[in-house]
Amino acid sequence: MANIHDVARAAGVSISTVSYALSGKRSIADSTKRRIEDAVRTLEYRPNAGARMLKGSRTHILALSAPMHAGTHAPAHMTFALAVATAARRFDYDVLLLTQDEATSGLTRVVHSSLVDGIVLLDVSRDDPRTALVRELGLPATVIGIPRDTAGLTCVDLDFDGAARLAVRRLVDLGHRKVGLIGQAPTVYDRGSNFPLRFRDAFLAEATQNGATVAFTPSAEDSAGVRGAFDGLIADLPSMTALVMHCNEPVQSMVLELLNQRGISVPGDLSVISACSSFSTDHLNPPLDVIPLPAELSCTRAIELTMAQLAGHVEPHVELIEPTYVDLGSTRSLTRS
Amino acid sequence: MANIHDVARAAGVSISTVSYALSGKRSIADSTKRRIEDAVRTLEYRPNAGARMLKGSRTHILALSAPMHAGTHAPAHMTFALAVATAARRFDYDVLLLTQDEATSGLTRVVHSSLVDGIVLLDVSRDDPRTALVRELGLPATVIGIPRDTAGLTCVDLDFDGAARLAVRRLVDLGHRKVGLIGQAPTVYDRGSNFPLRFRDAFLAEATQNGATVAFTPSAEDSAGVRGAFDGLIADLPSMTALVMHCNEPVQSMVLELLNQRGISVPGDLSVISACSSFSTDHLNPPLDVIPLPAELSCTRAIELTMAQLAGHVEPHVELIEPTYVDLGSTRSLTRS
DNA sequence: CCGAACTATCGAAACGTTTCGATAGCCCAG
DNA sequence: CTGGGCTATCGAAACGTTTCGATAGTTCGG
Repeated sequence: MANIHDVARAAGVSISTVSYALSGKRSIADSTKRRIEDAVRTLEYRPNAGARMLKGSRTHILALSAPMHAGTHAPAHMTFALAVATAARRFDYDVLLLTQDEATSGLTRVVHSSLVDGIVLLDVSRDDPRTALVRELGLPATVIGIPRDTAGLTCVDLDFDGAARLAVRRLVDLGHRKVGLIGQAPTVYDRGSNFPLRFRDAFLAEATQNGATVAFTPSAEDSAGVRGAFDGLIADLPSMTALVMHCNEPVQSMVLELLNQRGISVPGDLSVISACSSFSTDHLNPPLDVIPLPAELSCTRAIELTMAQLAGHVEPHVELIEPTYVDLGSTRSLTRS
Repeated sequence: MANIHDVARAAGVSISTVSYALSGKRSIADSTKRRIEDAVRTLEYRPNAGARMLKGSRTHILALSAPMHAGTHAPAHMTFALAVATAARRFDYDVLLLTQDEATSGLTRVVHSSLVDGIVLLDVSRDDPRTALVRELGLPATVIGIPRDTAGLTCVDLDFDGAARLAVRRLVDLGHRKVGLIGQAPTVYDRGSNFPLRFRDAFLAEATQNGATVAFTPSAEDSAGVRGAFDGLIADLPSMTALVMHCNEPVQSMVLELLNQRGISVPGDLSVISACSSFSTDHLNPPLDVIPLPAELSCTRAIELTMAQLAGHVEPHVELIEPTYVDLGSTRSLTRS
């Protein structure tokens, strides 16, 4: 493997000239620069990562802390991890994967050994021990999700409160006053995972404020659980005319299957909205109106914010991504038929 | 952050002594070693990763090449990535995540910049461009999956052929002669993904050899696709008494749901086996006999093999993991009632 | 009781960068 | 024609390890 000396020799210059030509930190004559670039290409030179880490104070690696809990939805998780890695590459950064217990303890390790320049936290719960750790470590870091105490943290997430309000308002505007809400698995709420709670609470508040009645139920991810959840809603709110689903894909398709079996037509008998879904709803039957969970956007922004922290000084703050409503025809108006 | 000089000063020894005490490469007096270990603990010393990479020829990082194709099942993929990361940690290795296009091009990049000591390839297809790359790069590498040409490669995977034979023999032993096989999504076979093809072909061959008739169908991952697939099997083989599913979890639960709807009891009317499934089948209704896809085992072994390559010299070879049969009561004998 | 063999430790070189300070050559104002 | 201020380049130090070779000190067989 060629090193900077080889390049310097090939181009007939000193190594510092090569370094400056490549980094652009000092002006180098065009002709010289060209010769150097040629040599780099011919020799397939790549700066040695270790040396770069050691001398420059940048490692060009970010830690991605991605624990998996019981309720973690693997596809969504995967989507986020992928989006983070892709976004990081746009800034010439690689991603070190820290999972399970390493998601917490590994952070200290990689930071103390100066292996990473920054941290991205995935799937934070309300009181996540990693937030304290991140504050303590003092490295550029961005949290995807909103923990209870955001002091000193930079956080990005979809505005789940806004998404909940958007869903409620849409339905209220269409004349619905009895609305069901199917949420995540019960364990998810118990664990204090933050976004399901944020969504649910904002949903209930907004509904109350708009004179709508809501029946809420979590739902396990099997057909019995789904049936139970749905029956529960019907029992609570027999005159329900609209349903919002803030849950994983399997549950949503099982619910649609159930509706189909029972001859409940969408949106004829029931208006349905898929809220904060990380998957595309247009292959569902029927396709559902959706307020998408923009994984790419969140992750891209998270990386941008981490880079900004690395570069200048960005004060810690919370950034909420504005929710959007995609109408695919699964809701209908009750006022004018 | 404390460095080795600080530790040396605190312990009253030279830095080389510290280094030897920690690496164990030369004998150090017990009393000295203790003092050094104390200093390490007090100062929270961690060797600087960059320096270690630069001087030692080990980076303690592995590249995990994990592309996502259209047909990739995210939960399974996640399980493997996780298992790799966990296994790597047991050898004091971290994992650099290379996804999408970077899964290929990133390999060259990280190897040329000496950022990684070895490579693990996930989800290789029959003619995966990454295999050529790995051969060319000449770094320790392990492939999870079996490409068409394994020359010069170290590969690990479940013995899918053996798994197929195991499933067939189990059913044949129980007296079944008409067997349905539901496979992955059609696109998976078109792409040349290796294990679905291996399983299917071995299954058909073994059945023929045992005088059993097989109807095979791929299946898309939605309820219409599942229904269509199942109806296709019935049409091909009306007297089918057993069904093997080599497909993802959602399809398997949809099939069970369908059987339930149609009043087909398991195993009363139909014996069912879940083949090479990365998930637990005991929460399915009913729980299914399964030949598990041992993600942890494969990944652990892959890491062991990579480490072996790093250490001494392991000749490239293919290692197949023996399949096991877990009986959860979803098959029954036709011969003695 | 001499030196061989071993043990515990140290000093210094090397790994491949980045970056600071120096300098050689040039242009142009005074 | 002197020298101040550029531009383009170079040399050398520094980053924090690992590891080779050297050296005191100790043990022990003959």
